[in-house]
Amino acid sequence: MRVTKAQASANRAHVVETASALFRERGYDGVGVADLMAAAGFTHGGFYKQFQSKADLMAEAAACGFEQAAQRAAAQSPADFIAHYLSREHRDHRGAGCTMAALGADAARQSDAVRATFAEGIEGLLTDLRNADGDAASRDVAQSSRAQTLEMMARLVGALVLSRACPDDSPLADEILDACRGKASGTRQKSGAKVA
Amino acid sequence: MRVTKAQASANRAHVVETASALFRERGYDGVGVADLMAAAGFTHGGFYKQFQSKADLMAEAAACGFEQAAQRAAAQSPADFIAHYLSREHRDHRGAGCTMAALGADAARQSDAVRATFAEGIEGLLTDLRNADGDAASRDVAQSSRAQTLEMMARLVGALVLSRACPDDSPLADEILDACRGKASGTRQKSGAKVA
DNA sequence: ATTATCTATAGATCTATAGATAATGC
DNA sequence: ATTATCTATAGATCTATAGATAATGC
Repeated sequence: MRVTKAQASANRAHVVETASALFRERGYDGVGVADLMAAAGFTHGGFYKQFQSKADLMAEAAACGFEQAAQRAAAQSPADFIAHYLSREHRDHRGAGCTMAALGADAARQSDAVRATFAEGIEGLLTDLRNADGDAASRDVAQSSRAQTLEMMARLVGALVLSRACPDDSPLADEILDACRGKASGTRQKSGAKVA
Repeated sequence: MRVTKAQASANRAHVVETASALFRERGYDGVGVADLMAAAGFTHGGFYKQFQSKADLMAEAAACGFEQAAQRAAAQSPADFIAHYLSREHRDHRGAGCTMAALGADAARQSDAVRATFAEGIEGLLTDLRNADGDAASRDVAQSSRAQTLEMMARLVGALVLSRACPDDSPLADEILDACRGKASGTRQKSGAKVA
């Protein structure tokens, strides 16, 4: 059942993307190699011709998640990015959402290779958020200092982690998102701000 | 090898405390029942006479972690609480540290029972942080609105999650803590503030 | 001939249970 | 007699590997 080099490389990328989503959804330990390969449409034995180990894949899956986030951050105004970040939609769809909030705690327990990927990803997002074109509504963020942007990122990540840790119907879960949308820290929220 | 009722109950509490620390350190899936019981000084078979399941224990372990945090929050000024929270000492000792930052993402993937414990714990901490005696240095926090305190909690939790996700020697890891110590959101940082 | 993928399995580990043991507490 | 703890194990699952298969690419 051999396949062209190009196809094999596309298959590999597909496994990484699938892993990125599944890890975010269920956690690193919540996804077995067999599960993952089946979800990607392969049998699990093939995994080890593409990756050295599951731990190795984690670094690639995290990088993949950060890339997705960077693309979104670059394509949106910071205000829209924030509005989506703190939306119920984002909170309730971990697999498609922020890698930092979903996998940060898992990463903390893993190798330096994985953590280095995280540090690069955070650094990249930081740059994108500060470089964003910045329409009038988001000028505050675009012009913030590096420290202020880091603080904002921490606030967003913490809000998502805390909101997700509450029961589905908990009023507190929504309250946390709302509280962190407030203007107290460098972001002016003009309107409802469209979600993207 | 039977033991008095009082001793059995103390043993049970000891297992919960051990689990609370180990889960924070290695994650829920990173600790086996046998590991845990051995760390607490028992054999693993005894576990199931004390707890219905490992998942059940998780809720108790989380409650135990929140209790410890609430005690600290009530005993310190908010400024001291924050200073310790964002210290390298706290970042580098997950087992003794914040349950929200260490287990929030794990909790998000677990039962409503676990998440209800988290919601109660967050609510309790929120109250303690707002009720704190509040010396001059911390008056800002003590007098903040509920939303402002929630925002501060999110910022702290996010800072710890992000800082821990970076490599050990990463300058970014320290920078994140420093950035979130800044005064931008309701907290005035007068001095270095003692760690407690 | 090479190699991407598949089948099958080894070896380890994990949750949970069953039954034995021995000290409490009536 | 009850019960907290222990020993032993069942049954499931998980990572990783070995060897077979079949299509690519020389």
